[in-house]
Amino acid sequence: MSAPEFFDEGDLVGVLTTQPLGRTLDYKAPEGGCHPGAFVEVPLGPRKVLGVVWGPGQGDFDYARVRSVIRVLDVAPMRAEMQTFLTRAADYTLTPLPAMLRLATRAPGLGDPPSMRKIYRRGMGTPDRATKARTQVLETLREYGDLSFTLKELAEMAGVTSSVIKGLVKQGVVHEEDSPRDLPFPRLDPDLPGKVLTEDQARGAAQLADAVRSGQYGTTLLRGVTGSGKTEVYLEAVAAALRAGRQALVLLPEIALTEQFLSRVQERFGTKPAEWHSGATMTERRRIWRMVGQGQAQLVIGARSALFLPYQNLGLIVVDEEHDTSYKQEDGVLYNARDMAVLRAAICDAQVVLASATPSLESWANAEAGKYRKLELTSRYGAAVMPKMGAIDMRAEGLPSDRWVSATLKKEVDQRLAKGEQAMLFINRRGYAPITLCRACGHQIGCDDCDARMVEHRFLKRLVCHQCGETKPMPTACPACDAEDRLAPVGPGVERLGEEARALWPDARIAVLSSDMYGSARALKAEIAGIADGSADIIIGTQLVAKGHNFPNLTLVGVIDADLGLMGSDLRAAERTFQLMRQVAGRAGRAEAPGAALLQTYQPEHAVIRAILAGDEEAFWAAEARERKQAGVPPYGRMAGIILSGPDVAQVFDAGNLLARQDAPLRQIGAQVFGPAPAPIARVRGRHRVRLLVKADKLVPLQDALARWVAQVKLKGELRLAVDIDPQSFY
DNA sequence: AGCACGCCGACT
DNA sequence: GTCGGCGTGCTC
Repeated sequence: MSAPEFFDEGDLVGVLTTQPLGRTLDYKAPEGGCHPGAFVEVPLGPRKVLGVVWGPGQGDFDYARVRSVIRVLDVAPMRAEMQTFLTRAADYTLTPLPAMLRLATRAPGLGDPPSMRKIYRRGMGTPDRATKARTQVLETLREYGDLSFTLKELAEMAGVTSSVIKGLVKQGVVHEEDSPRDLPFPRLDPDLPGKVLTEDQARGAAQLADAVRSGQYGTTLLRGVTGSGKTEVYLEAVAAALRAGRQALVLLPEIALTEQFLSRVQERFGTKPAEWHSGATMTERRRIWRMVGQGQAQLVIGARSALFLPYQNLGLIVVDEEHDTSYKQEDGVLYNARDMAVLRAAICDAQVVLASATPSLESWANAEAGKYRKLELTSRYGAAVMPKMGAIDMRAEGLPSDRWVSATLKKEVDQRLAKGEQAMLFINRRGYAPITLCRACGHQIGCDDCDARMVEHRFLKRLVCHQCGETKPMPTACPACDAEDRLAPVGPGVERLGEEARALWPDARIAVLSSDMYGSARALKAEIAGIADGSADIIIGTQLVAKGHNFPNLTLVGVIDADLGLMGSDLRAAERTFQLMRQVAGRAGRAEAPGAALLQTYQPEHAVIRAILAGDEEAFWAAEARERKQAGVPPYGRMAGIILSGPDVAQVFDAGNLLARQDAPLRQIGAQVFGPAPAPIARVRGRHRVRLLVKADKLVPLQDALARWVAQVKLKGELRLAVDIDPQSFY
């Protein structure tokens, strides 16, 4: 039985709202009828809520009590493929469908009529008196041909007041008309001459373009070291999608910091794409949502939630830096944007490009298994090559405990400074010092609401909890023993490293880059651009600097603590350290000057450190893969995390234990439960958290079993349960 | 999610 | 007696 094409007035329709109801509710189609997928406003109790006509009504509700859809909103109906996507994504992540729908309707003013504004263009005839001001207005209009302006724009450009224009309007010489405020995005031109590609890049670009032209689903893992031209290559896939009349989406992990990226797009296609990110204004969001839905935005560059925009004809999704952990985060819904991109593409016959210098083990394994096509870029631009890698054995350096730059590293930096080149010191820790210790009683200052230490930020003159963001002023006395002036910073942070650097190189210009030190993304962007232009000699940065910024004059990267992250029992720690180190090292020597990367380490013989130094990625991945296979964990087995949280520890643990005991649904599929154990951060914002881990074979119906399993317990009061499919960290 | 209904503790 | 705590249930 196929779905009807149209519902006439009075027909029963099933409407899915964004309210957490767990099912659709029946309504009568409104006057004039509606299409399936229509965005509608429906009455729900005393309120009016947003919903989508999901299908025919179920007819199991007293017909006399069925209410009518209030109105159909003036936006394109949701396509069947979007409904399928949301349904399958909900099933996969075990998220209620209404929460999924909320992700897809995150635009303001969906219910508003398209808002209008007055625009001005050249009308007929000439003015009765050609004053200087009037001539300037007409001159401006002639200069820009058939472009139109708002009143303010035109007045400004002509250098006259708005009353001059009003006067011309009265005479019909300037034409005033209403135009929708949400304008289509300018057309992108895929046929502009792009950058000249190397042979290697051209071959990759052609392969991706072929795949896009096939009009079928497929995923390609595009591997290439920093500077190998990944972006140029996948922009050719974007061009192919545009030529085929389809839309394209490029997902980036740090959308706020992509001025460089946007200008590359502009260079290639002549104009900027739609930019979807958390910092976008309400007006921008509304425009993008509507224009994407009308097919009037051909290319969207966005953060992960851009996956849920209402594309009409999506032909390509690029996931840049696909290994980046920020693709998997709580966003109301726990989902991994990389996996959802593949799901969405499979439903709408689009191509996926997963781009990375250091792919996730999952993607690497999928490529090895033949599920993804593999595409490798090897050569770097021009004379630049991968940096020379070396380790500094910190056991031999004999550094005092409050200093972090070894003599060996200092000498190397000195050499770069002497040559007028830039050096970078990388440390993956924000703030001044990670620990504040009382020398009198040994107390470490922690967060009141979380089981986490508070980190001193001298820049902010406060202690900050990196878990919940809570801050408090730096105390002078120990909160535990009241001893005055005995609190001491322990360990390095990026700010403290900056202090050490200023002492070591008093004459150098030093820039400290950490996300919390700039008021806005714009200020940070400006600083990064300035540094690229040579406004600093030494760059000191956190993770932030590893993400795709190009510093052409940078020839040395010193990693202060390469061991950080190797410790702990997190299976992915090795993978993440490997990726981060490779990426940071990739910063060095992108232009003509050859680069070097030096890793300060206390365990130079560690397998991960050795793999990084040898640049032997295949060996690293193969070794990691072997270990994971042995342990039966992702990507060779499946895992899920269950996080229970609540204000009362005992209650949370009781619920966890109860759940662990009632594991029959899991045993049926041969899955095991571990825990409950305190979650990686046992307390966040005053809520205690307990985690259970479920491990299963790759091919079992895990979601179905999990759903039946957690449905067994009813959660009392403040208790909450969240399911995390494919958790990022597990042990 | 909201909002109403409903059933037990400290106040006029 | 009754004001109000928030547990439970409903919304087409």
